[in-house]
Amino acid sequence: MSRTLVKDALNAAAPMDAILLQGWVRTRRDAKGFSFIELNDGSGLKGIQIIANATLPNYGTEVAKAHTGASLEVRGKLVPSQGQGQKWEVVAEAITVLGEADATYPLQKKGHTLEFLREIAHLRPRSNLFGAVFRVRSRLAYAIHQFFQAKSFVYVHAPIITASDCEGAGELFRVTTLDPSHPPMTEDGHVDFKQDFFHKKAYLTVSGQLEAEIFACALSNVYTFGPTFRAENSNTSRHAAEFWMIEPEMAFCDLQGNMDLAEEFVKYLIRDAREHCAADLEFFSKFVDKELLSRLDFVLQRPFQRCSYTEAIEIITKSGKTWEHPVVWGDNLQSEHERFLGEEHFKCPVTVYNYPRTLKPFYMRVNEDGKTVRAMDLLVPGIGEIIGGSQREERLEVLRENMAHHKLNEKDYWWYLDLRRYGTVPHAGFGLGFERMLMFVTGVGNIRDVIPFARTPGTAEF
RNA sequence: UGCCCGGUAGCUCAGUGGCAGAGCAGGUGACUGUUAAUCACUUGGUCGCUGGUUCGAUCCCAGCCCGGGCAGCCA
Repeated sequence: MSRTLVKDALNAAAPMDAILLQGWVRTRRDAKGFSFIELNDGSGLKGIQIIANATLPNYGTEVAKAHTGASLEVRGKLVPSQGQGQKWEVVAEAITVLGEADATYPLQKKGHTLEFLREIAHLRPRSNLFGAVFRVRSRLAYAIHQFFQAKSFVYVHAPIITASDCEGAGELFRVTTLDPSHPPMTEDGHVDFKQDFFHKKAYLTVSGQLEAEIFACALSNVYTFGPTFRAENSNTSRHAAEFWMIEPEMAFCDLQGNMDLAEEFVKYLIRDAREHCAADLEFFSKFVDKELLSRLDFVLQRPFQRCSYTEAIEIITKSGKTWEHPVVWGDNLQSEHERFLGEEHFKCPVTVYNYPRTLKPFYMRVNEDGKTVRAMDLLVPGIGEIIGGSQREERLEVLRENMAHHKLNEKDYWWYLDLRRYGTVPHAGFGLGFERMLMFVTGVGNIRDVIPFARTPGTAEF
C-alpha cells in the first residue's frame, strides 16, 4: 500500500477502506478505551485525527505512551469523523511506533517563543509556524522561476566564489586554502596570495549583478537566484550574513522599465502566495500579524507610489516632524525617514529613485544633471528596503570616470569595461532580498525565522 | 559596532537581603468522542558565569558570557 499524505487524506472525497499514513504525533488525548492522536506529516498545517482503540495489540505498551514528537506509521480506514472540528478521521487497525520521543522532546503542543525555537532549529520545522514558513518559502522560490520563465528571462547561475570585490559593497568573506597560522609571505612582509588556491584573493559573492550584466548583454533578459554573503557586523532583525537574492538584469531597459518590473514582480509573488498558500497565510494572519491579509490585499490593489530622492527630501523636511537625524539633500535617508514615507506619508510601498551620485556605487547611470544617478529603492511598510537597483552606466567614458572617482582599478574590471567597448546597450536590473520578501508575505518579523538555518554574527549553528 | 532590555524548573513567567513559586510539559490515577481535552495527586532547580559587599546574595555592586530590540551597513 502506498502512503497517503495527510493533506490529501483531509481532502478526500469519499471514505477509504485502507489507508497508510506516516508522520509525527502532535498531541495525544486519552479517553477510556481509546486515544485520539493528531498526526502531522508537514504536508499542511492541519493534522489528521487518528482513533487508536485499546484493542490494538501494542496499545498499552506503545501507542498509549507515544508522546508528542514520536513518529508513527498508521494503517486503517478513513471514515467520517464522529466528532466536531474535522470532516475525516482514521480508525487505526495497526499502528507502528517508528521512533519514540521521550519527555525531553523540546517541542510542546503549547506555543513557544521564536527565540527558543531558533535554538532548536533542527526541530522547529515540526512546529506549525515554521512548517508554514518553509512551505511558503518553497512555493515562492518556485513562483520566482515561473514569473521570469513566463517572460522568457534566462536563469543564470552566477558564481558564488568571486575575485572581484563587487561594487565595494561592504565586508566580504575571504575564501582561502592558506594555513591561517603560517601563511606564505612575500618579501615585503605581506601574505602571498599568489600561492593561494586561485592565485589571488578570493571571496564569497556579495552580488551576482556584474555577471548578470554579462549575460544580459547577450541573452537580453536574465535573472539570477542564489545565495549571497555579506560579512557586515549587522545585528538587526532584517540582516543575515548569508541570504538569497534574486537579481534580474535587462538589456535595452531603462530605470522606468526597471521600476515597472520590480512592482509587477513583487505583486506577482504576493498574489501567488495568496492563491497557493492560503491556509498558511491565514495562520500567519491569526497568530503572527492580524493585519497581514488586509495589508497584502491593499498592496495588490493599488499602484506603488514613486518619488524622486529630491521630492522625498522635500516631503521629509516639510513634514513638520522632528527627526533624530535631520536630513539635507545629499544625505542618506535614515530608517526613520523611510518608515515615514512608506508607513505615514504614502501608506503603501514606495519606490524612491534618482539618488545623489555621491551616495551610490560606480556602475549606476549618471543623469543629465550630473548630480544624480538612476538608482531606485523599493521600500515596503514594516521592513524598509526590499529591492535596490539601478539603470547601469553603459557609456564607457562616463563609467571610467566613475571608477576613477571610486578609486577602482580598471584592470580588475577589464571584462566589465569590455561590455561597454563592444556593443554597449542601455540596461538595468535590481536585487530583491528573498528573505525580506518572505518577511513581508508572512508577517514574520525576524529574518532569522524565514531562513532554515540563519547565519548572523557569532552564530553558525547547525 | 553603539544604545537599551533581559537570563529563575524541559517551556512561559511571577517573586524575595533570611526554607525556591505558578501554569504548561513529564509521571500516576479518573473519564464513552476529545480538539492546546478535563479533573485529582505528583516528580522536577548550579536562580547564566566569575568575583565583590554582607552574619547571610537568586536578589545589591562590578566584570564577563548568552539572547532580544533599536540604530548604522544593505537586500
